[in-house]
Amino acid sequence: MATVSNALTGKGRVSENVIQQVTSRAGQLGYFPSAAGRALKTGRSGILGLVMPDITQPVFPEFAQGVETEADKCGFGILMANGRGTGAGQDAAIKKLIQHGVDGIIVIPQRGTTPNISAVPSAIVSTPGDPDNIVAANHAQGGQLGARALLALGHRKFLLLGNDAHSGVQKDRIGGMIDVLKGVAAYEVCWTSDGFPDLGQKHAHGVSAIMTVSDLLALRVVTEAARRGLECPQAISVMGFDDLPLATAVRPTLSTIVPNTAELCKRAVAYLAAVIRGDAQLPAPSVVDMTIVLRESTGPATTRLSNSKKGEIK
Amino acid sequence: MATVSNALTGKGRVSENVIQQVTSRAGQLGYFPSAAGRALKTGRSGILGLVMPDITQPVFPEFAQGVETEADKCGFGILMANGRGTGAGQDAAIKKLIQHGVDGIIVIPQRGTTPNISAVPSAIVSTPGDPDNIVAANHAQGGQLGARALLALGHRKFLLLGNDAHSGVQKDRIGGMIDVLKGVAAYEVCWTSDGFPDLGQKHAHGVSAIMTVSDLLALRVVTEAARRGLECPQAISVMGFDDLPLATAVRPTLSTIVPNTAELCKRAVAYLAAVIRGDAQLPAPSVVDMTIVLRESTGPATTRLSNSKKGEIK
DNA sequence: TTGAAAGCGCTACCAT
DNA sequence: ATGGTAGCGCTTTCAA
Repeated sequence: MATVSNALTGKGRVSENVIQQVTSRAGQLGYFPSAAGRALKTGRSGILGLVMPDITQPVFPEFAQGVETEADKCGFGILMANGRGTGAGQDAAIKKLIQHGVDGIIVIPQRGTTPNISAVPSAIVSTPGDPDNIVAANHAQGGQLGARALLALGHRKFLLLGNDAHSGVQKDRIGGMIDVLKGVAAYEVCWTSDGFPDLGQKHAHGVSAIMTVSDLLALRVVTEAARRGLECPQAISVMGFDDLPLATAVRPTLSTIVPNTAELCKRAVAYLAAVIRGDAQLPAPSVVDMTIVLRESTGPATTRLSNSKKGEIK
Repeated sequence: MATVSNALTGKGRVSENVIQQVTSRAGQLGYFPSAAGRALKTGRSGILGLVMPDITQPVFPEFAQGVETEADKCGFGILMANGRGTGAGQDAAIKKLIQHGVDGIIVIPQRGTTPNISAVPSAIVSTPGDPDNIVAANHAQGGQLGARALLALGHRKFLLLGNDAHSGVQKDRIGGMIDVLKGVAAYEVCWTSDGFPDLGQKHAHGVSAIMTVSDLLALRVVTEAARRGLECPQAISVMGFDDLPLATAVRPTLSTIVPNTAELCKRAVAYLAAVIRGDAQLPAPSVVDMTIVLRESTGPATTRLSNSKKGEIK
């Protein structure tokens, strides 16, 4: 009984010979240790909880996938819970996970909330500014990257477009763009919550590059622009964010700033695993840089001059 | 000890009075029953496994969300596993879930595979044609719905556009379209795996409506058309499939055929719960009908005549 | 190197 | 209506 346990887990002091016998016989019998029995004895379930506001929204599926992959490497399973886009839903999800017996929880917090998890180890994946943050994507650096690329293409008048001025992520991204642009190019910040900007007019005023906070928004810009006769990238360059699957599914394909989701997931899981193991030395909170991919939606600023169609000038 | 258990689970014969006392004291103490202990004793973990080919692909996130919501209503948690787009990965995922002690598994099988799960109850969410299928979306009926709507708008020449002629889902969808169109309108089927069709040419040949097998593809059509000066829906009507979040994020917003994912999930979970409970009478395999939503990407066929811009006629 | 036994927290049976 | 007790399958300590 005990010997079988030792042989199968590899923990104990068992002869190579016995290990062979046990493993092969277990294979024949289709035996594997009961998760419940083991969990009861060890006090660990081998399951991690994952709480996200809404897996239906872009970026979250990639994250879920990445976390699952990383967790699997460490022998953990992932129990999903839906924060339902509210602080209360998030708390309920966390509670549910704990009652299901998870060993730890990874949370991407609902905007503006600070999940308080004490019953179980946790890793918060938030923004660099969040004091609870364990790993975050470097949104500001991503914004900088995009601005520099467009600058290099010769653009000097920018429209920076967000959806919601209250989103920390969006503020960070646009903040990064501004860091680079300030003093070296003209820029204007717009939020679609205040209405979608008049692209024809902006273009007439000399805007040649539009940077957005998401691929979805970039796509919206490209299609709205097309309706007004502004070809992309000839008349106007458009930059997305996140590198969603749709970025390559549309024409023009979207230039975009891509977060290193895999690395983010790896660090979150590694941290949590360390806490669960009881490591004395835990990984320090960190930030993961982004990269950029230039596709068809951006081009040199000069091309614009050769474009005959113009937005109507007021 | 036993009384507390009975009071908390509501199973046993305990006085209302004691239930009150126990619950309130449990609340003060922050006590809740250990999942591991319960699982060991009852032989049930209260966890369902979910295997999908790739949560990163459209539709799967909605499905995951729906399954999680339904499972939660029945007190089940959802353990995710990634089939990695291959039959082998799928088998590995299933095995992993079983070893984690799940009570049952929901599988959306990788195309062309038939997962064989014997150790644990399972619900296969596939296509109506699959003999193992428990619940499926009615892709053919969805295709019919779309074709009828476009017919009603006066369209008489169709392009039916798929990505991959080997996909059962795509064949079903296009098959449904053809059911309706056959004999009453002209149509042509194209697959992007053979190259993307020349939209200008198709339009010049009189095609006024393009039906696709996915919103992503519809979006591609809309943007490609725009580049060739074909306004949507004035010059050409485009129909999507699946009602992804992006369908309303772009201009024109996409008319699309929407699967009733919530109902699909509900039935899958209900079936699995019934098997686990050991119900004598199990729900019969069934098929869930789709609905349609007409937005900006489709319009009356006649409008096309008033459009001055034309694709170049060969 | 191997094996016997205790006990993790719960529920279900049975006695009170 | 309440509570004592056995035992779910495992790991771990201790003895052989």
